[in-house]
Amino acid sequence: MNWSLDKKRPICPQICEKLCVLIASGEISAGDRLMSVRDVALNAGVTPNTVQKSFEQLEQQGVIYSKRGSGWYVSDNVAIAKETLDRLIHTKTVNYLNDMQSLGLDKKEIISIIKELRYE
Amino acid sequence: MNWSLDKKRPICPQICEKLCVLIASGEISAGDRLMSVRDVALNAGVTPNTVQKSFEQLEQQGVIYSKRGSGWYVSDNVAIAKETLDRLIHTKTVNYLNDMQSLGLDKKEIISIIKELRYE
Amino acid sequence: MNWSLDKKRPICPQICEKLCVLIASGEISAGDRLMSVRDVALNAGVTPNTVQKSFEQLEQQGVIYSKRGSGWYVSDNVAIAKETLDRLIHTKTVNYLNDMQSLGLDKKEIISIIKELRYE
Amino acid sequence: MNWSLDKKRPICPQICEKLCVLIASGEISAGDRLMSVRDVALNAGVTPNTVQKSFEQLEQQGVIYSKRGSGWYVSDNVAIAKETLDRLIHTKTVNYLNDMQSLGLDKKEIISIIKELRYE
DNA sequence: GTGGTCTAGACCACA
DNA sequence: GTGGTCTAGACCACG
Repeated sequence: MNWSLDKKRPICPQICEKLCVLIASGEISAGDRLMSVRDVALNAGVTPNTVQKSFEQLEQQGVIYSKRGSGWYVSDNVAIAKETLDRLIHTKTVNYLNDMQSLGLDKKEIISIIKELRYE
Repeated sequence: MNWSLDKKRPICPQICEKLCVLIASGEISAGDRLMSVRDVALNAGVTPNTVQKSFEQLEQQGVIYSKRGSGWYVSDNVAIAKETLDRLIHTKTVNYLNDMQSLGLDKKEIISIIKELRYE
Repeated sequence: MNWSLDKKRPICPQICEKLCVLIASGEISAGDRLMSVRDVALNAGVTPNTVQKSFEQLEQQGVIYSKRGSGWYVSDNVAIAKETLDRLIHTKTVNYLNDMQSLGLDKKEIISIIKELRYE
Repeated sequence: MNWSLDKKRPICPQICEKLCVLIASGEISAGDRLMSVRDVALNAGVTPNTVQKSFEQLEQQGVIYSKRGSGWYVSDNVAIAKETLDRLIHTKTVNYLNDMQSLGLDKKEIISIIKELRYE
C-alpha cells in the first residue's frame, strides 16, 4: 500500500481522505478489517499517534468503527464514506473558487486556466 | 477601502493577495504610497504587527518597498505584482487539482463539478 | 549553546547568521533537528516570536524547513547555508567599503586601519 | 553639490558624515557659511526637517554653529570635524570586524576578502 | 506622523 | 510536546 503522503501538509486529514477514497471506490469493502494502526504508521512513515487520531476522526464520522482488542473495520454503511468524500470535494472546490475570485478571476477564466494547465 | 478579510483564515496572505490584485489591476500605480501600516490595521480590524508582516513579505518579493519614517510605496516595476499574482493562481490551482486527484477525480470531472456549482 | 546576542542590535538577523555559521561549519548537519523555537527563545533570552521570525526567514532562503508539530530541520542542501553566509559576508563588506569611501578613505587606507587596529 | 544620498539608508547621519568629510578635507573652511537648510533640502531631495536635524546634531558635536537669522557656519576649530570623522571610521570598522568575526572570519581572512574584492 | 523591532501572552491544529 | 498565527502594547530612530 502506497500512502504517498505529502509531508509538507497536515498528515491526519490526508490519511482520512485516503481511506475514504479506498472505501468509496470499493477497494476496501464494508466490514473489512483495516491494517493495524501500527502497520499503517510504519508503512506510511508517520507516528502511530497520528494514525490513531485519523482513525478516531473517521470513527466519529461513522466511516469506520473499532472492535476492542480486534482492530478497525469499515462501517456497513459504505455510503457514509461516499458522502464524506463528496462533502470534501465540495468544500475544497468552494474554497478554491473563493480564492480565485479574490484574485480577480471569474468562473470562465478559472476553467480556462485548468484546461490549459498541462496536468494528468 | 474594504478589506473584507476572512478571520477564519490566516490574515497575512489575504492582505498580500489583496494588495497584489490592486497593484496588478492598476488600481494602485507604480510609485504610489500605500496607506500607513497603522491605518490599514485600523481599517481592516487587525494588529499593526500583522500588516507589517504582510508588507515585509511583499517587500521581499519586490512588490513594494519602504521608506523609513515616510511610508510604503509600490515598486516601480509593477510587473512583479502581476508575476506574483500569476504564481499564486498557478500554485493554488495545482494544489487544488492535486487534492481532487487524490480524491479520485480526473480533470474532466473537476471541470464538470465547477460548472455545475451554482456560484457567482 | 551560547547565543551571546548583542541586545543593542536587531536580534533576528543575529540568530539567522549564527545558525548559518553553525550549519556551514558543519556543527549542525543536513537533516538535523534544531532546538525548538521555545527552547531557543528561553536559552537566548528572547521571545519565541523573535525566534520564529528568524527561522521563517531562514526557511524562505531554503536553509532550514519546518515539520508541523515536529520541529525545524536543516535543509538537505547544506550548500545553501554556505551561499547565504558568503552573500552575507560580501554584502557587509561592500557596505563597509562604501561607508569608508564616503568618509574619504581608499582601499589601501582601509586595510591599513584594519591592520593597525588592536583586535582579536 | 552632489549629495548622492542612499535613500535606502537613514538620511540624517549621511548628511552629517558628508559635511564632516567636506570640512575635514578642507573643501569647506572654518567660518564658512553653509548652504541654507532649505537649499540643502532642495538640492539633496529630502525634507528641510531632516536637514535641520542633521545640522543640529553637528552643532551639538561642535562641528558647526548657528547665527540667529543668518545661517550655519563651520566652527573655528576644524579639528573637531576631523575627530568626529575618525571616531566614525573607528566605530564602523570595529562593528564590521565584529560582524565578520561572528561570521567565522579572522582578521587575515577579512583583509584577503577586501583585497580580492574588485572595487574602487 | 512613519516604519522597525521586540516583549508578553494567547489560541489553534498537528504529531 | 511542536510550529503557526494573531493580539496588545511598548520603544526607538527617522522624516
